[in-house]
Amino acid sequence: MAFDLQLGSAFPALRVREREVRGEGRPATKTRILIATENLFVNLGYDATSLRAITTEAGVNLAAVNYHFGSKEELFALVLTQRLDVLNLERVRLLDALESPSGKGFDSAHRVEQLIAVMFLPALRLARDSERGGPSFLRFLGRAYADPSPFVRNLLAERYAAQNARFVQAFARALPDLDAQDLSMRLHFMLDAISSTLASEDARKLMAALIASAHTAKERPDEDVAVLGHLAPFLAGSLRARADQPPQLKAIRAVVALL
Amino acid sequence: MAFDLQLGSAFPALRVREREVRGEGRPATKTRILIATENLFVNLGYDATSLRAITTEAGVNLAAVNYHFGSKEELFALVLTQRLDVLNLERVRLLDALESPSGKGFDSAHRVEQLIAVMFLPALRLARDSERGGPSFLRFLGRAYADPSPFVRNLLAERYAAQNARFVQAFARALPDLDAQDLSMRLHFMLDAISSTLASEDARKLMAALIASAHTAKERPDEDVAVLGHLAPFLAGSLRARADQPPQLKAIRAVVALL
DNA sequence: GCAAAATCAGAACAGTTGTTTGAATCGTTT
DNA sequence: AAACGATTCAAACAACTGTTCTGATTTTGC
Repeated sequence: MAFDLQLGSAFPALRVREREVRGEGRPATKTRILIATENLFVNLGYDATSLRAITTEAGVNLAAVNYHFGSKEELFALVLTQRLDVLNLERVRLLDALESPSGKGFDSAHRVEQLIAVMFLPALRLARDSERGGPSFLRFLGRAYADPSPFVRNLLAERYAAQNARFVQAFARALPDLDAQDLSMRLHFMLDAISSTLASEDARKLMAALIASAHTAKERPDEDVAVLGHLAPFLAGSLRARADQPPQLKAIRAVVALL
Repeated sequence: MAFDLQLGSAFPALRVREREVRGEGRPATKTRILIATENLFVNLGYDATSLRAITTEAGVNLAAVNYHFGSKEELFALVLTQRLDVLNLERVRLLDALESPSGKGFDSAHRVEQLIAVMFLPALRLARDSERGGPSFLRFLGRAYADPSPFVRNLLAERYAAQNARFVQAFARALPDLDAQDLSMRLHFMLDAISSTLASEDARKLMAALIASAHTAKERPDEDVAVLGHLAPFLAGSLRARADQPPQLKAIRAVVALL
């Protein structure tokens, strides 16, 4: 698999091994390192994934990482953007389609659910596309957005700032009654929750169980619709909830009085 | 400040320095280490907080941690349980009060909001109690529950398993229509979201801004009620949302069709 | 004030991390 | 077949981690 390079390039430095192009022998070290890095990152995160663990898993020499990628940070930057660029591309493409003037599929009453679907449908699709994502793609996604390392956080924040802003704007239009601060906090909540849930093993098992129960209830429904049918109302409910409603405030004051 | 020990204990090994008890001189090394550990943990988490950083910040010798606490893990176990034990004690006490047969403050229509208030009111109170918590208590809480280190995760999971189970049961009674799996997932969501939000600096600024705006809107309201008035409906909305509603499914299918 | 216990301090330990070196090897081209 | 650049390899590097060992110092109880 060629990554940042085209085959037969005129630049010697960017040429892949002929043997690998012809599909002979084992994959070149560069590829094996990238695969090993992704596998280990999914389970351990950035900090806890050492170069020695990577090179051992890949069956290559320790110095290979620095030789091929320059540094640990450059290696991870490639692995992360590799995956997340295609995800974000799909996301904005789908958002464009939803916002297109042709108005196909527009549903103003459930706009929030649709925006949530736009955010997560591409990820669900990639998880079943073994070429561009694969079964562990959702865990990868969760790890990436939940990783505590400043390097990973800065990379994601800077590289995808524009796309994130577009979604914040879209949600703001769909929820005109919510002031900007409150919306920002709730979206923050939502993304944090999704990320750590995707990253955690037992939470994903729960989601899988939910999908399975949806399958038995209806006859062969679309799997993505089943997942989003659970996820979207849940998240939309939190985004749409009205704050400072008198009866709720009264119930809360009753608890405060207990203390 | 005496931690795991009473003054004048009969056990020589558990005796604090007389000078500190009389308030003379600077705090004993043990105390300074505990304070430094808490400060650094709040900003960096368990893994990234080295013993050298702790002892430098505390102005004590490197070997002091192992001498006084045995190991890094034992030190952090003390720091964590120190704070979280009192929090969880307050929590179950408040839950007992809400569930008491006397029925004071009972509100079946807003039971979910009340349970959320029970979960977070003690934390808000401790954040304003400089003795047992302090201004950075919420950040501490967020860090603790969001920390990726297996040591911290296991410690919290094992030590507070019983209390957590009680809250899950209480939520299950308040939401009888939600099956156990779905409830478990949603609570997982909720806690993950709260934790990472409390831990993140900018998200807490948002919350502070919300409190401030609530102050201007009403006349000197109780600060805790203001926070919970925003938080509880938001979280309750996500817990109560109904999945698989036909009109929402239709809106989602429209998005799937766009792809 | 004395002896014993508790505390502190410096240095070093064994382990890990990411990175670099220089020589050996491989693959391709001429 | 020879030459050349690209790649692999073992080894070592410097910086860091938690921990432990010495001896000196201070504090405490009698």
